[in-house]
Amino acid sequence: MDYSLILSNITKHINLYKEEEEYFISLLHYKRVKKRQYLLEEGEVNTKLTFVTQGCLRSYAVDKNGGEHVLQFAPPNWWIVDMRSFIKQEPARLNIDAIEDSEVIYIMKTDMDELQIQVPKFERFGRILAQNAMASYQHRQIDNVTLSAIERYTSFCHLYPSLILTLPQKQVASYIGVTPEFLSKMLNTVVIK
Amino acid sequence: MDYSLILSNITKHINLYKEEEEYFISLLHYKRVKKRQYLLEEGEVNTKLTFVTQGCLRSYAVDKNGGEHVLQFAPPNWWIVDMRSFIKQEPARLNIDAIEDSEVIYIMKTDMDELQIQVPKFERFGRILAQNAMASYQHRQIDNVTLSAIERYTSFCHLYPSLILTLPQKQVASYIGVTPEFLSKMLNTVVIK
DNA sequence: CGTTCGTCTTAATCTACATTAACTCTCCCT
DNA sequence: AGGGAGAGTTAATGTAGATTAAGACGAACG
Repeated sequence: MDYSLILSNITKHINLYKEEEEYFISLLHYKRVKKRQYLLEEGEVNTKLTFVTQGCLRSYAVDKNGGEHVLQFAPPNWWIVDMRSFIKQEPARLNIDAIEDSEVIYIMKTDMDELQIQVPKFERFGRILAQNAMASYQHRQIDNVTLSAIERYTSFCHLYPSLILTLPQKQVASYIGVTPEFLSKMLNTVVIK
Repeated sequence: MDYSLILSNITKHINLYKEEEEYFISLLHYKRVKKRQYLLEEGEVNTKLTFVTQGCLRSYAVDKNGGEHVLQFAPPNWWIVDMRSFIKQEPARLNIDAIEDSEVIYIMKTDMDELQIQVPKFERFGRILAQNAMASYQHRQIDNVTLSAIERYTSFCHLYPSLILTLPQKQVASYIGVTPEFLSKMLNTVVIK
């Protein structure tokens, strides 16, 4: 199993001694996820903090008409979680599944709690991770309320420059908050052909 | 100066020794803020993490037509910050001002950084604070994409039950993402008079 | 290797909410 | 006390984006 990606993700923020690193690795689980396979379904409790090493996951919410609304994409080196469900251990409102065949590493909440007690540096890591996530959501919210649909599209292109090439257009539409039909129309009328 | 509110906010999550508490208090600043007075303006760097003890603050973004969009209200016992600006020390996209005459306690980022090094328990506190904030933004986002305007209004009433009584309706409208005119219409047609 | 399923497109129609404008009311400010 | 600004209301008209429907294309699968 290759843990280099997750270790570099963490050691960008904190330095670990060899034994701390080994202890951390002993808590990790590795999993292959097929396209469309769920890692979390609405109503379940989100017990795992998940890190993507291959492929791409997404989290999304479903409205009462069954429409799906993507909150986040997670390409390699990104974390994904329904945070309220994770910290309060209550039913999730989000679904998490794989957009393509993927590989993830996850750690159980109970192990994470223990890890943070045993190795307080992981408190710092968790803080930085959560602060970055909060900053992202704050700015996403700003984009959503201040930008038009086409501006949100270009903002998306800057945020996920690699994904825009590989992601089905309907997933992008779902993220920026329009129908696939409308995104198609925008892209084919705004751009000079 | 009365630090009991901020101390109880913190000791709900971590326990402090007397000297740690004193060190923490030595880093705090107290400030009265008049209605409409800014604590942060777009383009400035957000150097302060602010805690409200009296009154009510709000953070909001401005669109290119000058429209204001409220991201968060902060009644007593709430924290408020432009997180990206705070952690990266880059220009803020948010404005923070007082909706009514208020009193706040704030701590400088540089002091917070030092505090977290000197007293690692504050890493834990910061983590919990950021995780809760992230969870709130995630759920706000879910509400925004899955609920209609009137449903967002009732969701707001549950989130800020005390504020709904004191806040000008136009501030509520700005938070839920509709014009004051439309909120007025909704409230006077949906409810049986 | 044909068929079925998912993706993308185009176009007509529809709707939730915005915009504009005008009027009222209250509550400060001097 | 008078007047001006901000808050709320009502109603006409406007529009960004949804919905519905239909066809074209590619790729996955038996």
